[in-house]
Amino acid sequence: METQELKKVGLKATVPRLRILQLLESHKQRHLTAEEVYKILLEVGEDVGLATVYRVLTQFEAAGLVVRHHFEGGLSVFELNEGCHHDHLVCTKCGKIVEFVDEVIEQRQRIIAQQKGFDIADHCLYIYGVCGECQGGRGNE
Amino acid sequence: METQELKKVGLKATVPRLRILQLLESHKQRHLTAEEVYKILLEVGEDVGLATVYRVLTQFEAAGLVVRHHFEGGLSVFELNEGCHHDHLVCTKCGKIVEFVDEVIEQRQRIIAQQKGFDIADHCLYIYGVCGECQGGRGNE
DNA sequence: ATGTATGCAAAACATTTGCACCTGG
DNA sequence: CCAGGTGCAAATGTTTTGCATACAT
Repeated sequence: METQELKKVGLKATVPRLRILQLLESHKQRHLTAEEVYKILLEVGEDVGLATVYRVLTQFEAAGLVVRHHFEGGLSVFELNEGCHHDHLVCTKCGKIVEFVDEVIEQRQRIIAQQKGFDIADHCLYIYGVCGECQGGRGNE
Repeated sequence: METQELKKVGLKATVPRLRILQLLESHKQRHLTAEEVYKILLEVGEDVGLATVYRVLTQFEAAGLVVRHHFEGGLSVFELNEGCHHDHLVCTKCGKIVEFVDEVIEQRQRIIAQQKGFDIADHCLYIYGVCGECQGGRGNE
């Protein structure tokens, strides 16, 4: 039950919070903008405000339930935090996002941060390019 | 002469463009927001509009003279493109930015993209943390 | 001269906030 | 019941655009 997940992080289990959490857990597209979350909820007949979507997503981020990414172009998307860190490949043609983890890169980052005297809090790696499907065919043009 | 650099990329050598290019080339802080560029130019007595700063920086980016980064928090900064790619360590306390290049990471990225069938266009790696100075002392709090 | 670039003000977005009303525990 | 949460509308901050004027070639 999502109610428990919310209480666990100290948030009241209100309707908007439950709906947003459920949406993030079930939607096939893992990366959504606040606007998308809002529209999807409206389509499903939920009476929610855009301001609430932002408030809730921000609270979820603070609570660690969700991770926010600022992709190129200034677009920010939210993604459920499943606990395991990963980086992203973003297709600049069709918008597809592929996740990956590479232990070699992770380790190199730790070494570099140490060399530079930094105490790593977080990091993100975005690789932008054209995915296989878009190379062969026409893409989304 | 910066005039040549501009013409080389197909841009007329106008006063605002020259001033902005010169500023990016000479300012000690390599990463600047549009707002910062604007304010610095005003302080130096240049009569420039914020809209022009945005227009020029966007043109520079399209021309490859400049690289734009979208840091966490939605902040975007511009940096002169010196031709050599590099990644960034960002201190979350004092805002200091340290550049680095790691050939191992670069190579792993190429391998991963290939495995996933992507044709890399670009990539960026941001490591957020606390720099040495901020760990010892108090930082900017 | 003449097409482009500029400055200004207004518009367009994305996100946040104030406030009166509603709701979960 | 009542602190906290919500919807709405208005405020904010950033980036873009329309337009008459100014400039580079």
